[in-house]
This record gives sequence, structure tokens and C-alpha cells, in this order.
Amino acid sequence: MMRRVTPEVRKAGTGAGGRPRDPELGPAVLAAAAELVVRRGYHGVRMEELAQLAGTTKTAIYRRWPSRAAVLLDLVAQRMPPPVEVDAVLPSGMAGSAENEDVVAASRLLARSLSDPAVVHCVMGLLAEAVHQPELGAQFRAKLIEPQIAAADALVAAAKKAGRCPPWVSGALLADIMTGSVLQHVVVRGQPADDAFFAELAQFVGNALR
Amino acid sequence: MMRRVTPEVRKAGTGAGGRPRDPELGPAVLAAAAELVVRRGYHGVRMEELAQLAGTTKTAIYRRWPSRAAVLLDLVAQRMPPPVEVDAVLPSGMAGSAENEDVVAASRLLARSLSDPAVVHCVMGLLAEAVHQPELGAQFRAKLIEPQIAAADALVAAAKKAGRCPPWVSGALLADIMTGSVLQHVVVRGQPADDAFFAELAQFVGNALR
Amino acid sequence: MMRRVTPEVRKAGTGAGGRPRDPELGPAVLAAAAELVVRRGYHGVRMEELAQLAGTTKTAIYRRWPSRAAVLLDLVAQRMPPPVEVDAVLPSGMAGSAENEDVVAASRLLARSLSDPAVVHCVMGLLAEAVHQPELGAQFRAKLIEPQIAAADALVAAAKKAGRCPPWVSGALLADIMTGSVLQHVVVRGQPADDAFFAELAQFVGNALR
Amino acid sequence: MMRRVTPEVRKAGTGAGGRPRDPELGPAVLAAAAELVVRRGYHGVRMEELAQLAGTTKTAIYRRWPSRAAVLLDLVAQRMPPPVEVDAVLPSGMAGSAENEDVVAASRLLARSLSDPAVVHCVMGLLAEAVHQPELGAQFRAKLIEPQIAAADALVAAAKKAGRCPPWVSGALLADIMTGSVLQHVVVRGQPADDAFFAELAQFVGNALR
DNA sequence: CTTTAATCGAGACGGTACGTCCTGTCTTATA
DNA sequence: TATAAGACAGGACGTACCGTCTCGATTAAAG
Repeated sequence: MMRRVTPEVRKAGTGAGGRPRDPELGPAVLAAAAELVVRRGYHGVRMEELAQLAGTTKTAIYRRWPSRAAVLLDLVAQRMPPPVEVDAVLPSGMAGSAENEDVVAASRLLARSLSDPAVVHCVMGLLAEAVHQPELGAQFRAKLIEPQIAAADALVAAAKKAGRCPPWVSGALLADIMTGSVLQHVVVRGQPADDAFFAELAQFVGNALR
Repeated sequence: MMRRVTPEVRKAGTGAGGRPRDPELGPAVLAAAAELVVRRGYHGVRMEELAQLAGTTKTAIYRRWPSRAAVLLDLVAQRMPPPVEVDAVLPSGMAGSAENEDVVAASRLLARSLSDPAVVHCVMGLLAEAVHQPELGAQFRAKLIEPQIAAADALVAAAKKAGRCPPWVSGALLADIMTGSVLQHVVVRGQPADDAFFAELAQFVGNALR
Repeated sequence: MMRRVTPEVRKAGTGAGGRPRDPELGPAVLAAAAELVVRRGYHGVRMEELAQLAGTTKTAIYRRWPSRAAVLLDLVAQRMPPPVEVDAVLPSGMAGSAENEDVVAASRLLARSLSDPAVVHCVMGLLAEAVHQPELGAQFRAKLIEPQIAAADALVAAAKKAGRCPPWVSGALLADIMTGSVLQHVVVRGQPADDAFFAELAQFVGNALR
Repeated sequence: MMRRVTPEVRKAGTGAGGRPRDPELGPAVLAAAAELVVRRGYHGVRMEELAQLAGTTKTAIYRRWPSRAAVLLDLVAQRMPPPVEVDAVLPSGMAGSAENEDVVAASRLLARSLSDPAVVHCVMGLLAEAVHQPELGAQFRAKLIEPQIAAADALVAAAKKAGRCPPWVSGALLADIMTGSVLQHVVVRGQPADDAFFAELAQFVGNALR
């Protein structure tokens, strides 16, 4: 007997029938969350108000995300720029680059991950909550941090092969330094992440990679 | 006209008569807060439980601090190691040091500010709350960050005068990089701040200061 | 002008075409409701669980009944024994009965209306809901109470004609006393409706009718 | 050593110090509940609205009562008239009363327990909830029913001693009949509990007690 | 044999209330 | 005046349930 194949492969979670999820609802919630998080901060995102602003109800939100933290985590994952792409920074023909300007440029991109204020506010709140909520921390790292580290590793590996990076530098270290410095500068010290700061940082890193 | 003193959050010893404050109570609260913050994280520090663990009541705590954040801020201020002392790192007779090992050593001290887990957890929570609570952020920076920057500035100035530091390096940048990298490594990525990491970081900084 | 028939709660078989209703589904729902109402009480009958126990879905139930109360009302109407039939109790030839044992026997039947625990639980819940839901109350009385009163009235009229019942006794009063006493005894006081109680009650009524 | 006696025996639950409960708050909640229950019925009493109407908050209500049902139970207990007092009905000098009018009068009082509409609505809702919530049912009976039964028992015992009541009549039976009949008449059938009904009922009972 | 129309299972949706939890303020009696 | 004790107002949380809705699939009678 031939298995009956459903004519259309459904993309919704469980697989079978039922009223399909409103496709506009999820994005609307994330957009509302982004607005609220910059208006009121991480703890100012109240589920009731979030639902109202998104034109829906708490119930619908909790059907998609298990908690408020999960919503904000998804918000960050969506707004965070994708990690550095090696090929975009180290084009094949660029082999004999006089200095290591290409690696430095890539590092600048890494640092600019935290340029969106909504992202910054969410990240702080999530980290504070994740400290003693291991599952949240694991998801946070899997969704946001590990791709970044992987990209940095690939970047460093390519640079090493081309002789433009000392062998003792690791991608993880580079990522820690770039994003960490921005975090400290912006969030902890409350300073603007302007071009002057990025220039200083780039010069520091460029000097270290000599 | 006599200024009306709000009974709450009065500094101890303002007036004359009355029962004196129990001098052991304040420290007991901070100790209990340190224990709770590592057990349950920043948001896990409930005022009722904190009071109970410190052997007192909420009333007594709120007489000393205006809010939960203020308690945790004081906790950090107390547990945070004092900022680097220039004289301890750059002794007068050490002038012609072959390399820049002394500045690197000072930077390591700067980085080790965040070695206490209680401090790390508090800092994250306080920052998350401070994002939309400007007064808290100002106090945070005045108590914790500005002394650090000042110390780093003094350190860098002395090193520059001795020719062991490039002129484009600022103390603020050095502090941002050192503490920020540790913050990222420990809190965001959840990695241990062990000697291997500090060594990598020191080598990076040492290379940059050449 | 053709009347627009709302698709919901349509009587089965109104129009022509279309898939016919599953005839086993309605009874299955009532049976499941009976089971649930004795297991968990009136408010414990959740529509989702009811549907699942009946092997169907909420949709199918709401196509047949407009609300949860309507389902339970139908359950009572089905499980409630039919009201007393005069002829069954007062056979024509039994005219000169020495006592009034026949009326007493009829009253016992009246009282036994509430012997089914599912019925008792439903009745309580329905009444509680009907207090401020006049339409539900009206349906409740029309379906369950008025037939009982009518039967009691007929019974009393026949008994009066045969001289076995004082002229000041009405069927409504008799019904109130018999069913009300059982309600109080069983539901309010939580006592079993056993033979001893019915005997006591019958003796009381028999004495009153002398 | 003499035990220190607190100068004033506190009536509040736990016994020791602390801010005393607002004595007006409990009565205000019960009054508000009475108003809401007649306006909207048992299920229409929402905790939030109840709190607001009483000029307080949900928290304060839940500190005094464990659940909504407990509030309404207390409301009934307060509004329900006290059970019949034998001495008030059977004065010592009234021994040779021609008929049994005194017992009948007492029964009428018994029946009038359900004259308050707020009481009736609450009783119905409580009973519906108590069906499968044994603890609530037990409290309901202990607070409301058992005193009534005890009073009826005392009444019947005194009447028997004076020869104005048949030996086979129990107080419980009399209470079941009186209150149950009213319950049925008012709640189930939706008829008014007017004098005509009470007269009919009294005549029936008076006849039975002959 | 196709069209039509109503049913079915499945499950998302808006809405509403629940009871819990926590913060920061207050009101007592006692030390 | 400080303390322990605990009630208070206020507000958000996440859960649970109701009754409605929107799908695709199914099932018969009508055309």
C-alpha cells in the first residue's frame, strides 16, 4: 500500500492539520519587543503590553515561546548581524597584502555586532538571567556566540595560512577581545561606539597581530 | 528653616539620641547578599530571604539602602579589588626594563578585577537594570569604573614617559580591552578565567604595546 | 426571503447535501460527560477533556451544543427518570384504599428523581450558573421541572377526587417537599439517599396527608 | 522565672508582633462580596473587582482567605441568620399549648434561613464547587449546616418531651424538609418565597406532626 | 462522475480570570 | 531612635479554560 503523501509539506511545528499559525504574528511580536526594549529596557518588556502592541494576546505569545526570555533571545538572534564572512574580507587575489589590514577590518566587523541598542539591552538582561538558568545560557551561546566564534576561527585560520597572523592567536581570543571591548566601552562605561573608538581599537589589534 | 529629614535611608549618626544602629547588621547583610548572589544569581536575591539569611528583617535593610540594587552595588564596591597602583607595578629603579613586562603585568591585575563570581553576577544584573535607570548607572560608574580608568590612565602615562608604551594608547582603551575581554570570556561565553586565558591575553597586549 | 442559517449549532438534517453527522458522536459525548461529572464535578468537565474522552474534538461538540451548560443540561434531561405517572400509581380499581399508601408511593418515586449522582452534580452546577443566566434557567425549568410539577399536579388531583388527599395540598408543594428534601439531604448535607431516609420521609408525608 | 505575658492578648492569627491587620478590611471585603454576588452571581465575583470594590488589593484578600470560595463561604456564614433557639419558641410557661403551633413556628424560622438572595446565590455556587472539593464541603457543613441540625434536634427533643411531636420525627429530617423545600421552591423552581408558600408549608408540617 | 455542501480532526486564536510572587512602604509593640 | 514582625498597595507573572476560527481531508447526496 502506498503511503498517502500530504500534497503540501507543512512547515508548522507539529506537522499535521489544524488551523495554521498566523504568519504575521511572530514577526509582529518581535517587532513590538524591539520597540519596547529600547523604550523601557529589558525588564520593562511586560508580556501583556507586548501582546497588546503586537495586536495579539499573551496566550498566542506563550504558544510560540516558553518564556519572556525566549522572546528576547529570538529578538537578539534576529537583529544581530551575521558573523564575519571570511571570503568577504580576504578575497583570493589579495594575497600579498602589505600589512594585515584585512584581518583588522574583519575584526572591526566583529566589534560592530553590538551596534543595535535593542540588541545591547537584550543581551545584558539575558546574561543577567542566564547566570543561574543554565538552559537559557546554553541557548544564548548556541544561537549567538558559537557562530561568531566559528567565523572568527575561520578568519584567523585563513590569515595564518597567508602569514598575516601570529600562530599563537586564536579566533576565540580575537572574538573575546573585539566584542568584549565594545561591551565594556558601551554598556559598562556608557560611552558611544563611535569611529574614534573603533579606530583606536583597530590600531591596537593591528599592532598586536604584527 | 530646618530641613525635614526623611526617616528612610538616613545616614547613621545624623542626630543625637535614639537607639544606635546595630553595627554588625550592615556587614551581615552584605555577606548574605554575596552568598545569595552566587547561589541564585542577581534576580534570585529576594529581600525577604536576604533579610532572613542575614538574621534581620526587610525593615532594617531598607533603612540602610534605598533599594535592592543599592545593596548589590555596595556589595560589588566592597568585593571589587582596588584598582592598579602604579607605584606597585612600575618601581622607580626599574627604568630600563628590556621589554614592557611591567605594563603587561599591570594589565593582568586590571583583568583580574572580575575574578570574584559574586562580583561578576552582580555587575551583570546591575548593568541590566542601569540601562534604563540613569541614576543607578551613574553611581555604578562613579563607584567602580572611574577609579579604574583613572588608575589605568596614570599607569599608561608613566609607561609612556618611560618609553615603554606607544603614544596612541590611552588608559581608557587599555582598561576597556582588559576588563571587557574578561567579561566576554567569563560571562558571555561562560568560559573559566584561568591562567591559560590570562596568558593569551597578556601575550596579545604585550605584542600590541611593542 | 430565505432565512440565513448560522452554520453553528444547526439542527442536523436541515438542508440537503453535505456529509451526515456521525450518529454515535452525540451519545458518546453525553456518556463521557456523565463519567466526567461524577469524577470531577460540574466545573471539572473541561471541554477539551470531554471531547478526548468521547473520541472526538471540541469542534464537533460545539456544532451540536452552543455551550458547556447546554451539554450538561441535555445530560440531565436524558438521565433523569420520567416524572411519576398517575395511572401507574393509582390504578382505577384501587379506589377505596384504606390508607393513602398510593400517594406516598408516588411521592417516593418523585423523590427518587435525584438518585443518579451524575444528575445531582449537574443540577447543582446548572442552578449555580442559571442564577444569573435567565435563559439557561428557563430551559432548565422547561425541560426538567415543569413536567415533574405537571405530573405531581395530576397525581394530587386524582388523589383528591378519591378523597385520599386533603384539599389544601397542591402538586407543586408536594414536589417541592419531596425533591427539595432529597436535594438538601444529599447535596447540602452530603448524606446518602438510602432506604432509611426514604422511609422516614414517606412516613412524614403519609402523616401529613391524613 | 516568670513567663512574660504580652500585655494584650492579640487576636490576630499568628500571635506575635508586626503591623496589625486593618480591622475594617475584612468586613469591607465581605460587604463588597455581598454586593457583587447579587449583581453578578457566584461566578461573577472576580477577585480583582472584589478587591477594588472593597478598597484593597487581591494580596490582602488572599492573606485572609485561601481562595475565592472561602470568602464566599464566610459571607454566607455571616449573613445566614442564627439557627432557631428553642427557648425563644418554647417558653417555659407555654406547656399546654393546644396544638403544635410552636414547633411549626420554629420550623418556619428554619425555612427562612434562605431569605437573603446573596446567601442563596452563594450557597448554590459553593455546593457546586464543593461536590468534588471535600475540604470545602466539610467546612461548609461544619459552619452552616451542623449548627442548624443541632438546633433542630434540640427543638424536636423539647417538643417530644412535651408530647407535641411524634417520636419518629428527627431534627435532621425536619431540617432537611424545611430548608430543602425552600431551596427547591426558590432556587430550582425560581418561585418567590412569599407568605403563601410558607403558610402552605407550615400547614403541611403541622399536619404531619399531629 | 463530478460538483456541492456539510462534517470531521486538529489546533491556533482572542479574551479573561486565576492564584502566586516580589518590591518597597507602612504601622505596630518592644528594646 | 532602631528593631522584629508582618500587613499593605501595586503590579507582573505564567497557567488554564472558554468559545471561535481556519485549515485540509472526508463523506454522501445532487446534478
